[in-house]
Order: sequence, then C-alpha cells, then structure tokens
Amino acid sequence: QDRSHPCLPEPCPPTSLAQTFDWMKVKRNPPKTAKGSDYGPVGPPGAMRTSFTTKQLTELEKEFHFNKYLTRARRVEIAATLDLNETQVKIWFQNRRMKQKKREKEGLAPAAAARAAK
Amino acid sequence: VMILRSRFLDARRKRRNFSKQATEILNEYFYSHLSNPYPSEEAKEELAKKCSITVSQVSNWFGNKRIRYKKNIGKFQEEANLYAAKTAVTAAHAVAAAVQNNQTNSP
DNA sequence: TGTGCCGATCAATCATAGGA
DNA sequence: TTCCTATGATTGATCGGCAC
Repeated sequence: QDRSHPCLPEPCPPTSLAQTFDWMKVKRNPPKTAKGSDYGPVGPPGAMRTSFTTKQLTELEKEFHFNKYLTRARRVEIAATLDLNETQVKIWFQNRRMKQKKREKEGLAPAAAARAAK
Repeated sequence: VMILRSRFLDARRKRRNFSKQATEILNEYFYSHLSNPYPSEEAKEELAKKCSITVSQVSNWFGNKRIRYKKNIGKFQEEANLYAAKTAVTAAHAVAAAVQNNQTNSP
C-alpha cells in the first residue's frame, strides 16, 4: 500500500488546457501471486506478473484442448503438477476461453468483410 | 533465460502501422472524449469500419493510448491541443451550419 | 456470504516499424 | 547499418457485475 506517496508534486504544465480526469488516476492493486509455499531470496511484497514457462503453457494448452472448463479436482491436480496456484490455473483458463472466443469472432468477420467489400 | 518462450510461438507478430488517416480518426475520437475515452462496442464497430481495421485493433489502440497517455501526459500535450483545436473548429462549423439551417427552415 | 465466469481493462513486455 | 523511439499485439492479472 505504498503506491500513493504523500509527497508527489504532480505539477501541471502552465499552458495546459487538458484536465486530469479520473480514468487517468486509475491504479490497480499489484498481483498477489504468493506461491503455495514460500520463497526466501527476493520477492517480499506482493509480487509481479508471472512468466509461465513453455512447459507450463504447453500442458495448459493440452488440457484446454481436452476440456474448456476445469473441475475443482482437475484444477488442483494441474496446479500441483505445474507448480502454479489454483488461481493462476483458473485465470489462465478464463483468459484462454476469452482468447478462443475472440479468435472465432475474428475468424469469421474477415470473410464477411471481404464479401461486403466486393 | 527460459524467457525465450515467444521466440517460437509468436511468429505472427508481424505488425503494420495503421494508415495516417486511421490514426487521425482514432485520435480525433480519443481527444474529443478525453474525459472518458472508453468507446462503446457500437462506437468501436463504427471506428473500425471508418479506419478499415478490426474491432479488436480499435480496442488495442485505445488500450495502448490510454495507458501511454496517462503514463506521460506531458508528452501528449501538443497532440492534445492540436486535436482539441481541430474538434473546436469542427464544432464551430457544425453550429454555424445549424444556425444557417435553422434560419432557412424556420416555419 | 463465498466462488466462478464473463467482458472490459490494466500494465508490463515483446517485436517490429520508422526515423536520425 | 546502428541506435533509439513509436506503436500494435499479447497476456497474466484486476475490477465490477451477475448467477448460483
């Protein structure tokens, strides 16, 4: 919770006509990716964006091909096998489903667009 | 190290910059809605059509624009004033046309 | 009251395009 | 060609809302 420093100047250019709207102040909470166990070296506070390994991504893709949705049991199993949080696995599947939907959508639009363009 | 991930799986990242006119249209929308630059799905579709790009690309453009704008507002000041002036002129013309039209068709 | 999903978005990063 | 900045795309994770 140290993101909001109490002494930030935040000066506005003199001849600035543009205002500072709320959307420009939006700040998200940092990822709370604390592994199941613990870590000693570094990584004390919250955490950072996890970078999945090729192996983890390959296994996740393989599983996704088999099942678009996971059961609690399967999620636990995969998380343990790939050394990830259950949440990370859950979120990965969620994002993967959205990605799939987006691709299907984009995969049909071009055809229609090409037809409409003629 | 193993960060070599995408090197393999992302050969598709062959991007092309949008046309100058497309960028012009997107910027006009962005700066004329600077108080809330979040186009609705319908607005995105309309922009996509005008710019000849996909709705996803419009979303990407606004996402990148918002983040980069607030990251360094000063850097975009010049651009912001440029488009603000442009839309102001457009608005003025619209008003003038409206007045003209009102005088012509006043029952 | 708690959990998962959706849709949108954020934020950091990747990789290329473009200019000096 | 080399170096640096601008920019489109990708993606792990967050936010608000909804359903159960």
